[in-house]
Amino acid sequence: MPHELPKAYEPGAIETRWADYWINEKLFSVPTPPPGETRPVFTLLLPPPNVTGRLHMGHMLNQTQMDIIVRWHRMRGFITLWLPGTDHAGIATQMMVERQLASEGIKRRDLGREKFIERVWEWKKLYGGAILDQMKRLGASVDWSREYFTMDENLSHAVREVFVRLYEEGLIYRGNYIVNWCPWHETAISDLEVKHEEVQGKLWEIRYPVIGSDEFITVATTRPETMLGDTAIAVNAKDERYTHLHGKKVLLPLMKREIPIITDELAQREFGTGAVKVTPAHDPNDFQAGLRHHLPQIDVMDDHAHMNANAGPYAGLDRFEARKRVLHDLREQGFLVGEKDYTIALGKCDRCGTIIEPRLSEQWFVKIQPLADKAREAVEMGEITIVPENYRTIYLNWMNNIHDWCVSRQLWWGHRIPAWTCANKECKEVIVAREAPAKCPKCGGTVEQVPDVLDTWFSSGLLPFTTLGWPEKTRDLEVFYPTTLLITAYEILFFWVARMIMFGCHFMQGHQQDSAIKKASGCEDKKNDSVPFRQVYIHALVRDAERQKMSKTKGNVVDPLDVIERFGTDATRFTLAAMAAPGTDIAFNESRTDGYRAFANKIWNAARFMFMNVDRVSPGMRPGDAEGEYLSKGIAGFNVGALEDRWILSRFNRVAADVNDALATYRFHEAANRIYDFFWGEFCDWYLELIKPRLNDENNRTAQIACTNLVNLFDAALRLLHPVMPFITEEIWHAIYEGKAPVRSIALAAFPQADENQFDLAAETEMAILQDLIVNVRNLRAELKIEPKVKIPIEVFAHEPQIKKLIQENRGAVERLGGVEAINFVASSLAKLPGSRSTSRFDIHVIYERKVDVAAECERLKKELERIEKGIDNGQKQLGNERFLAKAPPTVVENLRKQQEELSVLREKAVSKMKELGC
RNA sequence: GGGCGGUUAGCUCAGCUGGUUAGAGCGCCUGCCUUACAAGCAGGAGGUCGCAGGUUCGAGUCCUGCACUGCCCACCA
Repeated sequence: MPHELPKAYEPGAIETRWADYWINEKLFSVPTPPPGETRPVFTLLLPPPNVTGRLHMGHMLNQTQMDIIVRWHRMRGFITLWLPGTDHAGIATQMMVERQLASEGIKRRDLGREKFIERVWEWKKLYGGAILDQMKRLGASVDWSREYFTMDENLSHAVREVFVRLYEEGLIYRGNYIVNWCPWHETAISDLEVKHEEVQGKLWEIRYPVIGSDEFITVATTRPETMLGDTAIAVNAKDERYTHLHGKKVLLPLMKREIPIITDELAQREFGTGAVKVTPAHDPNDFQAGLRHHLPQIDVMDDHAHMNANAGPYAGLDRFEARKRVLHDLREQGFLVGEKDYTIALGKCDRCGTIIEPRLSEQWFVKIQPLADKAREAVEMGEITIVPENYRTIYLNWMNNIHDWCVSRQLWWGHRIPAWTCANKECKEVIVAREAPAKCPKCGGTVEQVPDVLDTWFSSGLLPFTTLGWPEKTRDLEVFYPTTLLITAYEILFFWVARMIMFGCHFMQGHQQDSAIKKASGCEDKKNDSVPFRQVYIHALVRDAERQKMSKTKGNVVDPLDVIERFGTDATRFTLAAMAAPGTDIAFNESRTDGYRAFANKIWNAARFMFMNVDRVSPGMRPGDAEGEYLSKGIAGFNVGALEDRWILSRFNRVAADVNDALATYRFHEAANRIYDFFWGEFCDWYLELIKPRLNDENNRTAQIACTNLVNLFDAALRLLHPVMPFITEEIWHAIYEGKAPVRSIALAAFPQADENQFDLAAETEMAILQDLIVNVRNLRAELKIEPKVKIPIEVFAHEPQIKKLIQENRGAVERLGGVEAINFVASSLAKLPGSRSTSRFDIHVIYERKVDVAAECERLKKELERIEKGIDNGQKQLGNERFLAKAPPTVVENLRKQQEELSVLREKAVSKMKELGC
């Protein structure tokens, strides 16, 4: 059947067809390998997107990189498991559904908790799959049969198990502490969810009258409304300015409450007046001081950060309104004595931007130090490597300065904390258990479950083992844990990566991976199998073309699906790969994608060219060697004869080596560029052009051999390209095999490996000379404005007999690619002649009646001479330097000598020609 | 307050462990519809690698300082 392909590549239909095919064929589903398995294993967990999410460029970059690495491993024979799933995303999802309800005029609290959660599940059922559907368009080769959701029953069960175990080990505690409170979300959030922003604020100075004296003590504050909850004034014990006031009391203005003056290191004499107001319920430092001095804790706000009854006359006011009133009243009553501009780091809620209120609240915390110690050690000992390496330091610093983690959230959607309290007010027993207790074990009273849910990151931090069946001791865990790699954005290094490491090292302690698999996978040297992954690759952020962070509010979000629509998935993937140099953010630029769309088209047309020839010369031909060996790791069935064959084979092996090498170290851009340059610049520009005469040779045998080479080389090139451009390669690959492919997909074919025996330096050198010759001829033609159709005779002076031989043997190529009709070899230099060019190996002269533009030629020669002389000067200087000769590696010296010889030949020729032309 | 990154062609970016004349895409200029590809082909112009020192036989690459710029972390009033 003849191959008929449209003239231009249309990615749309082709890409969706193969994306569906891969899913329907369950091509990437991985059954659990039974004991005795000896193949290497590669496991990767997809960072679960939020169920509420829409695919953005960050996802696409992340997934492109993962897919490249995954496909590469699969093609190299690894049992390759890529686990997909979504995150229930507590706050985001709850808000989404609340907004939906609001449009119906319903409030969450009116509905009640149970009904509300039902609504969320309904929502999830309807819309929760959207992001995964979008993922399918990217071609992500995940195992859909293992898809998870963080609120699946088995995962929820594991979450409860983890919570209870941590509680039993004393690593979870409940207590009243200062937490970051978001008044908009009405929940506590963790330190990480608070973004600090420097803003110009004020520092107000307030004086408090000392009781039994006419003195005042002045304190400074940035949040004057919190004074309503002051329960002390602190001064430093060493501060002699206040010694006489130790033990006295002040009258809290506005509230008319007597509060003590205490001595505490909280107050530093250098800052401000050296005296500080103490508000234990609204400031973490004050809270600690309050504990030290057994001060009352007076919370003056409610969940919305409105002032509560404790704020006396200010009750009911919003906190900022209260601030105004408090200031006004203080001023009026003569207590406000100063107001200065002051830069403050204002904490805002990461999600809604509301100013965080540090607030006393009863919450659940994870005692983090014991977990952090193991997590730090795993990285320090190299059991987990982090790439790029600078993130290692960042990670370690964070681990070393970590605080306990507030894990409770006052939300409805999420994993409910498995804790119950006794309703009996006398008892109030707290029970943490795997299953709901029937009654209070202490007093027999009824119990009710704690309303809070867990921080979403609590459950996602467990995924590396819970998705593999933990807490059961499963075969999956034995095989796939530790996972091999994690690829993620630096934004969630602490949120997620760090927590997975902490949980993994803790709960998987003592775990051992199947030793045969571990060995086969090259992890023998690793001692610690409790880690969630052996390596972390942190990738950059995708920004817009102006380097701005993409955000909905700025309206500069580039929708990947839109880009895909216009340029194709392959081109978009290629763009992201080609721009993803480790460590730097990507400024996404459509013009690049447009360029790579052209590349896809180039591949397409090269394929059309191949098929045209196959159909004509050797219908039905497929890749493979004489023995019918199809899935070679290199190129099968390649007949090495002509120079171009030796050359392309050598080049191909070098590309294969470089690409494998680049992928092994996550240098995606290098891999992508290397393939691009090879395919376009060498394979298409030169090889295809060079073999055209052979393909058209009247001797059918000659044509067949050329065709065989072409098909086999193309097949190998497609395999090399496949991880980056899965769709177009799949399409062409199947077309090559015409329904008789040895495996169901190119994704299951072998990735090309370099064979060093096929490196052919001689062929590369010879080819370079020929290319040089042809380019010089073209160059002269362009300068002499010779019409492209006109064939011209040239004269060649080869400096050495073997150069002459090389050119003679390949004269056909020179004639065709240079538009030459005859080559005359002469025995002496042609350098002086107008219309000539010289290199260190040959002179060429174009025979054409048209006059050379002498002025332009002189200009060109002048520039060339300058360059040559600069090179000679530099070289002389170095070669004249004994220390260079002594210290530089011999090859460097040798190369320099050779170069100097060539340069002096070139100089001589340039000079003589300039003289001749009268420059 | 601490830490990290960036500064290379008009634009967007490569340049890994220091070693010939610093590369690519887009844009620009010239000429071509040469039956795989005009989303193409051939040729070309364009850079004192942010600034100043230093190390070295040799620096875009390593070190120091400075300038500009971006980011992360941080419970001090």
